[in-house]
Amino acid sequence: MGKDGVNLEKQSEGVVMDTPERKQFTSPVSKIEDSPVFNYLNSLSPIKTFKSIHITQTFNSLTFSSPPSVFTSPHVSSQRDSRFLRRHQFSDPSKPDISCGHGESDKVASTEEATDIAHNIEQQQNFDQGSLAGESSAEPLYETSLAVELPQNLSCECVSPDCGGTSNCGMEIESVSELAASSMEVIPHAEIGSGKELVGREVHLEGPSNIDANKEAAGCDWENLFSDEVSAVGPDNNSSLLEGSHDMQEVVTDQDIPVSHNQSVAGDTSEKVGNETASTLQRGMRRRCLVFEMVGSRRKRLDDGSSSSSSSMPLQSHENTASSDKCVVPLKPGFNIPRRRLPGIGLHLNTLAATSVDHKVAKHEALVPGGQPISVSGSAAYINSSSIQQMSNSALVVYSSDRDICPVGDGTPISETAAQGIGYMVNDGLNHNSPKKKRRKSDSDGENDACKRCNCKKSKCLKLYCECFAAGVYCVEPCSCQECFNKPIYEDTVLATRKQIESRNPLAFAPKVIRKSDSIIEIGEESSNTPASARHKRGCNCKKSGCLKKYCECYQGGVGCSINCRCEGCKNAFGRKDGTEVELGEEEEAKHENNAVNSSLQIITIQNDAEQNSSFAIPATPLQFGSQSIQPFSSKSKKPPRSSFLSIGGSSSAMYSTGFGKLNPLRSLSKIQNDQKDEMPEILQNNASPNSSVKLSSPKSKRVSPPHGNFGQSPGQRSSRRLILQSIPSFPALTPKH
DNA sequence: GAGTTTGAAACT
DNA sequence: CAGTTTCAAACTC
Repeated sequence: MGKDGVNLEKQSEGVVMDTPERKQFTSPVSKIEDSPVFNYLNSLSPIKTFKSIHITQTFNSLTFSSPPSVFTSPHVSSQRDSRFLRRHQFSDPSKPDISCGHGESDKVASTEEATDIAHNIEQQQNFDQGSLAGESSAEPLYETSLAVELPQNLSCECVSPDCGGTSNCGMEIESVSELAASSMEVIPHAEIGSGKELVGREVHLEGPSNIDANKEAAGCDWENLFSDEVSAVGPDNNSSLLEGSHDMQEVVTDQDIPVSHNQSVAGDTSEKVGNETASTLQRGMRRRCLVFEMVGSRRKRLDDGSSSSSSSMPLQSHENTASSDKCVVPLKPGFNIPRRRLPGIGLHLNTLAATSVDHKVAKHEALVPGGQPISVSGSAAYINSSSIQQMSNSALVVYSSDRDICPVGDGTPISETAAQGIGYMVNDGLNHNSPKKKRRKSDSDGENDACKRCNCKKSKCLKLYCECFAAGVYCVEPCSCQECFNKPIYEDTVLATRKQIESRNPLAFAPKVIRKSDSIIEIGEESSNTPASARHKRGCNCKKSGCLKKYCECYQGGVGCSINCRCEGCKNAFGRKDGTEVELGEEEEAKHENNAVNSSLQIITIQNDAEQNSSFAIPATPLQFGSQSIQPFSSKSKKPPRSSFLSIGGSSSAMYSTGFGKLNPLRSLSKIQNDQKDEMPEILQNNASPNSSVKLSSPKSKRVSPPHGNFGQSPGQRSSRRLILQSIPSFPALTPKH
């Protein structure tokens, strides 16, 4: 396994390293083999040319002129991989699980899928191209998003209970690698034109993913998990590798299928058709996995118990659900989606509301055909498969778009598809759900919130008063806002406003709730108990609500109050400021859990645990994950690490920053790693405020500064944990304009 | 659905 | 930094 992985990595690296060479790769296989690079790779890898050849082929097809950034590539690849995985998995259904049958079964499946997908393909292609094109402009964004996802997936897998064990993890990982492999193969054909970078990226991803996969995969059964393509991924196992490579070639030949997958992926937004849905679902699944991972831990309860975590969503019933489930556990033979959540990763749910909503929404919406709920950020994670897909896509887009977008136009294009898909589409769905109410959240139960809807009248939706804006998402139809400027059309204005706000408070868009890693949690802190040991980044200032109502951000976020809180008479059921825990009745608990769950969505945690994250990405991917490990809170850090958040959630710091700031999540991660200091800075740094580091604390930051911060400050504790604040990229923005 | 309460965000 | 105002969500009726 490891060998293979190594080989792949090396190869991939080589590819990445040498852009020019890539082109060479693109050239016929024979050339590739001959190429110095190839030789070099071969020398490095224990594996023999045979595989490399395959790989190279894939690369060839995939490779493009554009040299993807390292980080990006991984992301991209991841995404695609996921897609592929899904698809394959999905295909699986058509086929029953794929066992080992590699080439043949694959082919068959591919053919079938191809037929199914065929009609979709056009759309997808268009979609992909569009997205790609947009990406090209905004590529960074896209990449970032990808990066995020991947890491999540990776990390999630291990963590999530859903995974059920190693097998799952292995599954996902494998799937990832496979995906990468498959994606590579597939992509080239379909997307070649548009996404050169993608190819390269994918390759990268594969490398890392493969590695991890290899490690973990060893334990897992490839057969179950993967489709033929997976086998192709094979790098893990030597035998598998050989076969895999073989498969790869076949796949390549079959390009159609793979392509279809890709396309299908692209078409997520549009996709709703059964066939497509399936494909999309698969894709969505993966992304979801990525996205949702965050949520995971808590959700368990909510969802099913078993899969719940994995699903993060409530959505079980739907396709989505299925998908989600799949992610967790291969529900159907076909669906093997290995989803995994990374514990730490979540997207972000910046906005609490979103989270809660999403969460519920997902359920409801799942029902809804559209499944749109979702605000870009966190919500996406939950949403239906379809929605999820969209979401995921959108999310990706969004993030990337945000940052990348900044440039605006760029983002848009991408976003358009994505955005539309996500934001708008979602919105539509939302609309269906609740056309207008002011209280989206109120639903408390409500749940519709997948997306957030605001009711702003005076803020023009350009202030943090606006939940949509605060969450980094555009307002959608369901919103009852007046004079809304938080629309794609006003992207520039939105971005400018964001920057202003961020300049004041770098963490403004960061997720409000930050979750510590479980392990660490600890304790010491005030309310260690709080669900997930998450804390509100700034703490609340409640005086009359006793921190028992949603007026309290801590409560709303499902987290306990912390030292940072200035609340009076704190009775937060999730954890009092003083550290005392409150015991709730079952009912209350249920409520709280729900809340927590919702909030959890928002919360993003990164676990240091190398395990979870580590496995993956770490290595290569710059992604946050890497960063994950990073931040230990330093007691110093003025503020508790905030989340940076997430694009899907909007506010996340890091992520978020990436999104808006155009910062790459990766960067942020890297920075974080470097700095380790605080999560916040990262985001901030990235984005907006260079000063950023600065102010982790809120502008006013009364609360922030406390060294200990929520998370644990105790020195000892900290060390173990690292929080990561992922920001949600807020504005997906940049999405399409209406 | 209207009105009130609440606390964050914004402003001074 | 503190105090005040503005704002919109959360909540109540």
